Order: sequence, then structure tokens, then C-alpha cells
Amino acid sequence: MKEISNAELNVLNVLWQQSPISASEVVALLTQSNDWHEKTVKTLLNRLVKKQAIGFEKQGRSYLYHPLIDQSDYQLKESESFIERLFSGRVAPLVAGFARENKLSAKDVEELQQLIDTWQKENKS
Amino acid sequence: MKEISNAELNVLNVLWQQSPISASEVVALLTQSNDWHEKTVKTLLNRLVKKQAIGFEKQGRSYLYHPLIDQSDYQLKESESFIERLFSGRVAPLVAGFARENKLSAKDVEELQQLIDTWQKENKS
DNA sequence: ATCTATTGATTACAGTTGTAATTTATAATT
DNA sequence: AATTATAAATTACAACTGTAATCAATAGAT
Repeated sequence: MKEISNAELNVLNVLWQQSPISASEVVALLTQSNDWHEKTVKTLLNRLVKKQAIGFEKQGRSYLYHPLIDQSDYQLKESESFIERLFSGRVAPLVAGFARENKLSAKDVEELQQLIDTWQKENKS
Repeated sequence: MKEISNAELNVLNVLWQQSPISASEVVALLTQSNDWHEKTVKTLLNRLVKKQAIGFEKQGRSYLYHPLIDQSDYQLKESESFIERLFSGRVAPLVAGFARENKLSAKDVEELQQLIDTWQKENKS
């Protein structure tokens, strides 16, 4: 599938949070948070449709949009390629950067500990 | 600073591993690994110079290039923006994806545990 | 001294992206 | 029915990207 640009991802993020959703609602959310013009949001919706990242159903005069790609799948694929490009494939150094800059929340740490515990249980040699 | 494109990052990664380094060496490495034409690599070197991401010194007929931006700084800034865009700023879900797909190495896990321990020591309320 | 090969500089060119404005179709209003 | 407002579709346009080819300068070879 075609790459999703940064601006487009903002739109997709909205649909992942709430869907189906009308163009006007997306516009309302994004003109606010991103200070975008209505036309800009419409363009991005169109491009996402062309890229087959989202779909829609006619709802009278307007459309109701919904994602066609799964958020987890997308997150995983992008994470892998990001980590590969910037960290030669290893994830710990990324987390180390966050730790160094105090960007880890207590919740993050708790979840990470949980992941590690599970991993170790499963990989008990 | 100007954004560094994907293709450019490949070049920068080479300089972060070895520097100073001549154009011909960079070309040798990247034509191999990335199947790029020599001219392509030269273009990318030029663009990185224009973006002030790398610099060079004349070495007779040719140049010796070196990075001007710090790899750790770059990694951190990009990681933060990536995590923000895809995971609303939380890093644990990214690691969870890696765990789920068995992309965590033993070394990763060990380092993560170390990070957590340190974090907890420092955040002992 | 002239020709040639090499290296850096400039130019090319189509596709993508950010950021809309314009056009067209249609639903609502007068 | 004619006019207006609204939503979607099409068009715009410059900057950035990927991917080179061509041009220009200069160091070596003859």
C-alpha cells in the first residue's frame, strides 16, 4: 500500500479514534487541533481514499468515513521500519533515550516490566 | 534544521559509523548495500551539505565528509516525534508490538530491565 | 602541452506532500 | 422553479524526494 504522509496520518488517527465519522466532524476536530483549513482536511481525506487507507459510505448529502487499515498493523510496520532505520533494529536504545530524557511515565515502566516478565517466562531456556 | 529524508538518512548513517570518510568510500558502501547509482549518492551528499547536516574538508582532489549533527540528538528528537504521532507519546505500546512479534532480543530485554531498575531507583517516592 | 579520467557542481524530471482555491453537483430555502 | 448553500471532486502550485545525467574543473598520463 502507498505510504501515508505525516499530514494524512493526523486524519487517520482521528478515524482510528472515532469511526464512522463524517467529513465535517473530522474537519471540526482537525481545524481546531492542527489549525488546518477545511479544504486541507478534505484534500487529505480524498488522498487517503485514493490510497485505500480509508473508505466511506454515502450518507445522504455527505459521506461517513472509516479506516480500511488496522491501526495495530500500521503501528507495528512503521515501528519496525523506524527502529531499523534509526537504531539498526534494536528497540532498547530508543527506550534508553526516553529514559535519559525523563520521558517515561510510571505507567510505561509498569507495562514494560510486565512485558519483560512475560517475555522471560516464555523464553525460559 | 531542515528535515532529513529517508534516502539521506542512509548516507548519514554511514557517516555516523565512519568519519571522516571520502565520497568514494561512501559510494562504495551504499552502491552495494542499497543498490544506488554513484550519482545518486553524490546528490545525497550534496543535499546533506546544503542542509548543514554534514560538512567536509578538501583533501586534494576530493572531499572528506563528517557529520555535523549528533546521532543521539537526532535519534531522540525523531523518536519523540514518531512516538507522539503513532502512539500519542507513550513508548510502552511500541515495545509491546515488538514483544508480540518476537522482535525483542535477549539483549534488548536485559537492557530494558536495567533501564527500569535505574528508573525505579531514581523515582523511589 | 594536450588529452583523459575523475570528482564535485549544476541541472533534470516525475512523483509526493503541504496547503489550499476553484468547480461541479445537489440539497435546502425562498 | 430559481437561488443559494454545502459537500465532494478537480485543479493548483511550490517545495521536497528519489533517482540520475550532464557540465565543469582539475589532476594524471602520454
